[in-house]
Amino acid sequence: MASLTSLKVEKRLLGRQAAEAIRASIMSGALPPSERLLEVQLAKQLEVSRGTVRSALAQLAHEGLVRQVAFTKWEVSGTSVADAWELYTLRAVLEGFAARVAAERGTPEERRELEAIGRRLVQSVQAGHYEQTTELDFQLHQQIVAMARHGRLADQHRVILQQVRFHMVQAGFLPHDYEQYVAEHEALIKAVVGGHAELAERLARSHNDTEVEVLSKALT
Amino acid sequence: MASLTSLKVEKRLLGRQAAEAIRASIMSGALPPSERLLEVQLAKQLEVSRGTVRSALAQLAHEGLVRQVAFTKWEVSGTSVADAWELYTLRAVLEGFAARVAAERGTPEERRELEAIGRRLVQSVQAGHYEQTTELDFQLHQQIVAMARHGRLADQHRVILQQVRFHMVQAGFLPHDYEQYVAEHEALIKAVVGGHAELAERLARSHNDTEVEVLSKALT
DNA sequence: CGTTTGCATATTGTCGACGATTGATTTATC
DNA sequence: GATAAATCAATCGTCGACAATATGCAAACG
Repeated sequence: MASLTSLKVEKRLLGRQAAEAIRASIMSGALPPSERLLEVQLAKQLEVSRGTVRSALAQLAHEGLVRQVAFTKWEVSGTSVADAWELYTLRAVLEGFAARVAAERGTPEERRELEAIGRRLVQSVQAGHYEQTTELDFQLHQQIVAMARHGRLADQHRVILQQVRFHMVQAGFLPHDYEQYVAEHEALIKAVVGGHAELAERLARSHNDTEVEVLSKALT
Repeated sequence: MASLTSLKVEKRLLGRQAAEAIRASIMSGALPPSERLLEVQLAKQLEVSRGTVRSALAQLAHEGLVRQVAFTKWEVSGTSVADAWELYTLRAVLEGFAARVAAERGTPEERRELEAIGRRLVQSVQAGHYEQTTELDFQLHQQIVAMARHGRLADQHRVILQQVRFHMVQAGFLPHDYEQYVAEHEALIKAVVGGHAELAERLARSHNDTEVEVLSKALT
């Protein structure tokens, strides 16, 4: 009975559940950017009170998925080119630092798990499962962040990563050059597992930098 | 009638005002860590409704100044040694990146303003005005972040910096070796103003690293 | 015709009271 | 004395109402 107390505290808070529901709709693309969100309407649909909806919307605003115009409206956020630059540069910095600390502090188990994810990623690419590949890519980077055991870093990274996914949905994510992609990942994993902190940071940053180039080209 | 539209939208939202009031009490040390915060009591003191207090507390929880124990209580956050490590390492990373981008993108005016703050800082140190020196130090780093013109970076940095200040209040900030301090600042300013991006990042990071060493020693 | 003023309306902001839920404390029972 | 049940205080969530505000439209005015 060591590690099974987690789903209680969070699940019964209606505000969080409401936020999850709305977040899912936004991330799936069902609610497009600039879509207006009415408190009363959401309250009816979710069968909760307006106050609960407001707390949910406040959370989503903090996550950057929703924008509040005071006394006027709530709406789904859009992502401009400048936003994309912010997201990918900041992601690069955070993941670079995470890779450095992970290389320094990661446990043997965590390193093995990282390698396992890497192998699954390679298999997924070879099998041509693009959707699963994207998922494994995120999982890989999250594993590196988790290895750093840095709560605040993890929090900030989670928010940024969610916005990256949101942006991908909007922009219509295009799977691109997977060969270089996999090669970069493997080098990064090797550096983290091998405990080469500086190298790991450099690789993680440049890895993301190549992505930002691809995306800024795709958006101009 | 050009520039007088600013004080409207934010200031009159009671939730924000309430958050400001509570935040000020916490940052001043009037509300010490682990101090319990009762919704009804705060509502009476601030003369607002409980709902408004809750939105204020939720905001402060996002900022890390307050902890929510679901269905049980709100309390002022404490700062452990591990927290201090997180704060200072993350601050180093964010300000390092900010210094890099500031060196690349800062306008001439912004560079002059940065130098001006640097001069004021030196004067303040020489005059022995420790409190003012601390203030100018924060101002200097915020100017560098502002020069990066990176909204998300600025947001995250603001939160971290506030927690750093909070931690300083708790730990009883001790002004230490100011000579090396000033020398580091001057080198950093020079690098940013001179547009030496890589150097600026390195200096900003190592600058914070020396601080984390001092503080981790002071706390053990 | 263009501009300004005022009004109608929709939406968010705030309030206060109420019951439900939860965690901690105290009491009762064995 | 240990365990179970009752009690209590605080938060969580709901509801209904009203106030504050922004926006669009229409009337008044030049």
